[in-house]
Amino acid sequence: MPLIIDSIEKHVLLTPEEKELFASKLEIQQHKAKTILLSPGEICQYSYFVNSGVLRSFNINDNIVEHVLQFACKGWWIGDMYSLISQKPGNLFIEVLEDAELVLLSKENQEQLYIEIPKLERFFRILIENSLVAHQERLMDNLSLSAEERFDKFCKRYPDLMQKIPQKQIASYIGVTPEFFSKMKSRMLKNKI
Amino acid sequence: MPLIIDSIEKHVLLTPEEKELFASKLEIQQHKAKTILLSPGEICQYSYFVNSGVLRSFNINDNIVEHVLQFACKGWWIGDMYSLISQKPGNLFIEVLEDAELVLLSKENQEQLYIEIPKLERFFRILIENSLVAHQERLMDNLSLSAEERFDKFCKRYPDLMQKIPQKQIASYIGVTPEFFSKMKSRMLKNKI
DNA sequence: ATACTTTCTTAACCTAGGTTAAGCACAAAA
DNA sequence: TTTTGTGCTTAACCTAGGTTAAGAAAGTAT
Repeated sequence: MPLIIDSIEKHVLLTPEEKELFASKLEIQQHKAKTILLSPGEICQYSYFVNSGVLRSFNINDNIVEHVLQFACKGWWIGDMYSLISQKPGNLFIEVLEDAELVLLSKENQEQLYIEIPKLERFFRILIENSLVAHQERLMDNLSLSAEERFDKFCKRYPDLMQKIPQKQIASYIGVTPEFFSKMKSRMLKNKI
Repeated sequence: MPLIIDSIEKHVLLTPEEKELFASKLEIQQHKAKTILLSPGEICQYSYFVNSGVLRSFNINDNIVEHVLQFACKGWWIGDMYSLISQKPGNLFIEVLEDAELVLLSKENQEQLYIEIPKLERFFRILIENSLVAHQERLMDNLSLSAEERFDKFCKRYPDLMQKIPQKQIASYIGVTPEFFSKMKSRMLKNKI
């Protein structure tokens, strides 16, 4: 599994033995689109690394409306962080949007690797730092930008996702209804011509 | 400085020598309310731990409106995470809201401590994990809850802050204007009587 | 005490985005 | 091939929250 190793070695270098030890703790799974890997109420046991395909995490509020927390494509990690670290029932769904090959790292193996290969604790610290910064930026964007501006940023940040996923998912990610998204999109097109 | 040590030892235990080494890397500062510790365009050099007082981080968008990213009271850390890890110019103000005593840990000292006391890298990993979870929850709340519901959650999560800071700051944190916040508050009062 | 600044409130009016509902265009089953 | 979904669009109407403006209240500095 070269992709996951490469992605780690962008931040910390591993010896061949460490790579082997690390690899021995991983599990690979193939999943079809529409598979639900995790549902609210369940305890998240794994960090999921995406070898191929696309996943999303989302929740559903009282009004039966979905809100996307995160998309994950090739090379990204996904999970229910709250449930994973607290080992309490989570609030998120994790769903496969496009047929996917995943690398699973269980909570226990991850904790053990922190001890056996401290460099991996550093790697995950850096990974989480970056994730935090991205979430902070998105939070501020939701407070201060219009739906149109958020959509523009989304297009720039995830240009490939536009093709891969239904646009109602993007609407949900930027925080508007599919109906409004459609209206907005056609308005933006008109204004650009 | 027992508070910062105690807060670390909730997650990892330090030997007396480690505590001393750690303490030797810290700097203590007193600051008056209204002091701006960091402005957009500057590179954030420190993680700030609050011994007493209250701080906030916020940005200002084109329309000259402020948005609060975070409050920090006694026992909390604050900084411009983006700028701190990238060492590029940041986007945030960090301001003292109530006279404060701060413990400063410089970026370089923090990096060095990760090497000298790996347990501290673990501590900060855990700290950042918790912060990420909190930001994820706030993001989802902003997508799915009404202003009134967000205010309720804020009151429960930060009951002490209500007394300490001007309510326009709370309005900014939950993502509404001070005028609307005032209207909403009196409406909520009426409905509860 | 007085003046000056900042915060809070209220009210009239406005708008970005939500809701409901209907029709259309696909794709997947059957 | 019909049916049954699932997603997209459009349009009429609605509402949470924003804007502008002005006065009251409460700090803060002189």
